Amino acid sequence: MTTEVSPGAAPDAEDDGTRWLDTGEQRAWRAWLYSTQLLQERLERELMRATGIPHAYYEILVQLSETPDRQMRMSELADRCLSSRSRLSHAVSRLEERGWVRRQVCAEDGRGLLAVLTDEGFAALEAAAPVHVESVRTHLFDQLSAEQVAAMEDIGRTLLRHLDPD
Amino acid sequence: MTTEVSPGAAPDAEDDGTRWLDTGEQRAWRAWLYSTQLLQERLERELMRATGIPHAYYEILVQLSETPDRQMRMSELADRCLSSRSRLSHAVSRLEERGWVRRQVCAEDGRGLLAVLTDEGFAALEAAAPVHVESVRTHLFDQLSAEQVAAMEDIGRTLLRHLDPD
DNA sequence: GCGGAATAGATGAGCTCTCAACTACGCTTA
DNA sequence: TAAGCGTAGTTGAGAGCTCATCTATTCCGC
Repeated sequence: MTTEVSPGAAPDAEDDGTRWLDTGEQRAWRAWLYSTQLLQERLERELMRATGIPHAYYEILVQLSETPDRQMRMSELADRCLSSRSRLSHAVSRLEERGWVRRQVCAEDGRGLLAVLTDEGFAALEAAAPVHVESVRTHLFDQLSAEQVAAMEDIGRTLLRHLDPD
Repeated sequence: MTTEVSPGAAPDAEDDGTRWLDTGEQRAWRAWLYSTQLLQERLERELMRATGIPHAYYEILVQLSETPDRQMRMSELADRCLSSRSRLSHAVSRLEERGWVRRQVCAEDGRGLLAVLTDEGFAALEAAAPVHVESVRTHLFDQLSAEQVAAMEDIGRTLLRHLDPD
């Protein structure tokens, strides 16, 4: 009867200025919240168990691999990974320990560093990619119709324009 | 040119049995991945900064508040929060320290415990709810058309049937 | 050139989550 | 009623993330 977001017996009636969610909105919100949460956890766990690579680290390797010379400035890498500078810095330290990435001083900017994907790192990515793609296909694309996939992209793009206007 | 999931120059051509994503699927996947990631982080940060409550803890309070007597078995609470037993156990310990939840032995089952929402916990939820609802509305519902909301619910339900068949 | 603001990145503490044990109780069967 | 198994929940170690802080370098205006 009550809702995720409005505790109490009939709080929607209280005119406190809050734009509460109506029943339909709540259904939609919960479906979205739970499905994204479960999907992300599922993908994370499958990738982790099969390869020992957390998805956030996988994303770093992917971004570096897509660059012509497999290297990128730390701050640009952070942006592309939707990561904070701090998070990326910690993550690259771990990846360095694995021998998959190394830091290289940047010629143009004395403050800057380049994250460079090593051959070992590329090999690790090559080994992990099929596992992850299969997970995405199994749990996402195999479940949705073409129309649903199109709608998903449309919704995602719409939200991105608001959340990350570049 | 290359993709998130298939490293290298033209790996899709390699017939290694992997059902790689085509360009359109990749666009859709990235839009979904990035938008969900950004939205979740945004909601988490806004709730955390305004109230000091992580979203996972908020969800626990919500589930307890929606129950008639504001209490629930630990394991059922874990299921409803899409949480592992371990995660819930740790979280409830923290919530106990805040005085928002207490554990009570279960009469019917000597192994079981009830998590009980205290008045302080309910008050904390009441204070937090408007903040969180406003975030959800601002960053989600205000951005989407009615058709997009309907599609979002449809996609979410479809994925849930697969990921969490209950 | 020089001083102050902005930028690049690192660092450490604190927190949450995961994973793998581990304890304790209930249920079933012989 | 005792053995064995499944279930409920906890615990601790290890890992990643956030936030605030810190250092080093560059940029900009005078």
